[in-house]
Amino acid sequence: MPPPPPTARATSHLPSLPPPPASYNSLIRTYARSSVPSLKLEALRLYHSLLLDPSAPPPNRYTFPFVLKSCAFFSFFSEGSQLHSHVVKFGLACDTYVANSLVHFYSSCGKLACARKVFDKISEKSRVSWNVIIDACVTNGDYQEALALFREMQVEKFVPDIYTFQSVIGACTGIGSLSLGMWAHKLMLRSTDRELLLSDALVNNSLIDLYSKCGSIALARKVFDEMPVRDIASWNIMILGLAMHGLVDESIDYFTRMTSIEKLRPNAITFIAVLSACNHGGLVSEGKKYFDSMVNHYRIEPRIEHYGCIIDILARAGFIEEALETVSKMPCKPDAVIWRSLLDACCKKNAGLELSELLARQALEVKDDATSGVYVMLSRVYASANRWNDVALVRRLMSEDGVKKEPGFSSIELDDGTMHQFVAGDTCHPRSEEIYDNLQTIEKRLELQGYRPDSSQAPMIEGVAVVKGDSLRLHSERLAISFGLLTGAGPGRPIRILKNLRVCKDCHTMTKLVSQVYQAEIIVRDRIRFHHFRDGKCSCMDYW
DNA sequence: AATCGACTTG
Repeated sequence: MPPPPPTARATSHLPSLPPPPASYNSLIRTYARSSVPSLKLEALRLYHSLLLDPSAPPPNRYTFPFVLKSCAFFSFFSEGSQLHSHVVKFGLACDTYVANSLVHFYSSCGKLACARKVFDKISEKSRVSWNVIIDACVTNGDYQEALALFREMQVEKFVPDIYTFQSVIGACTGIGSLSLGMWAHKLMLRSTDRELLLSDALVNNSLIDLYSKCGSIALARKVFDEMPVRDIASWNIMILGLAMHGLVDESIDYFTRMTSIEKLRPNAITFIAVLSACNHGGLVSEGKKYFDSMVNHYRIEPRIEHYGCIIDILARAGFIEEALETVSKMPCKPDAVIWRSLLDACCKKNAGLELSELLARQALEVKDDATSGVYVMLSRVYASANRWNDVALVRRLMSEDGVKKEPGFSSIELDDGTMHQFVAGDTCHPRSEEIYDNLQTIEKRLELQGYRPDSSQAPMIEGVAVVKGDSLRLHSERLAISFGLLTGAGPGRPIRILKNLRVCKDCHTMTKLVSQVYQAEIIVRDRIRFHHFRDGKCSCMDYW
């Protein structure tokens, strides 16, 4: 008879046979370090048996880091908070290792404020203490704070290591600032640990991600070409980056190079990257081909994300029927993302009120944090059907349901490295008056070229409802473009704009014209991809 | 005796 698998053995005999008192810690450590989730869970069970076992020694400073690691992995907030009180009860709150673990635990649970509170109380901070709090800020989206803490860390004379730089680069990526990212890169080049830092795959991977997300795919490529050792993630990030920039053929070339020449085995993420390339390029049959090869050739079980990709490819290309068929055939329950992408496609295709309403209802049933997008899309459906009463109704529903509107913003980075952020209808900028005057001039010049604003696609501006007939000149990226032109953009000096939402159809048309009339290169990063505007054309080929 | 790890579709 074959021996039982290790997991089964571990769970079946452990509760009945308590370990010898002295080996609790080392067992907990082994389980917590394992990559197998069920064993990580076992670490927590063992901790409980330790508490109940009268012959066992009380938990000490070697116990908590590992139990907390398990809690962090599962984001078990209440269990971990209980552990925190045990830490205090056993008098270990001052231990740096234990405190660092608590900071990391709170950050994995999304409790940045708790993490910060613990961090601030650490009397003997170590490099790891700084690393975990900086990472906590980055994973929770507080990029500016991460950089502020990094500066403090340097003032305190701690030497940054690969973890520090990985987080710092991640913060620059989140802000979307190319010049900040280059500053971080330069810091590494000047560091005494230069060789060590620049040979690390993790650091290089975060640099590739940084450069491709900050608009410089050329620099991303350079890092990729020069790094000594590439792992699958390096390829994945590169494939995604190229796809995001609309360099679809090259993106697929990298996949081919990775699998055929380097003989690397693609993983589930690689296929998300390749499918995303197909999606940006509108390559429907290729997308199906890769999905099929993933399942049948590589034997990778498709996850809901993969279904999401293929459904989006189909729907965006106008094959809404086939997309719906895929939804009905997939083995897992569709999530809000899938319903939203179908609804989005219906909006663009004017696929009919009934279907759109049905999809919106489905999308709203699955609660997640992006419901405001559904309301915005639904109001667009009603607007294009000229059902303005229903547009108003949606707006009322939104406020009644207390839906948090995601405020749209556009930020622009100037050559001097300063970032200027605008929201719709913003008048806060010191040069606001000039910006609005210039915008009027721009619109007049464009109208001479035959441009007519088209508000049909946007009954709401970046989460704010507008009255029909209102000018769309308030869209935040228009303010950014106007400001960019004022600061002397021109040939060789592109305007770099970052948006948190997607570009609307009318703004897209307008930006193309601006790039032609003003001979300006405009690079816009929206929620999911880059648009490079030049000579009246966009790199997305109007497919986005 | 130890604490920090990522690339994801819309």
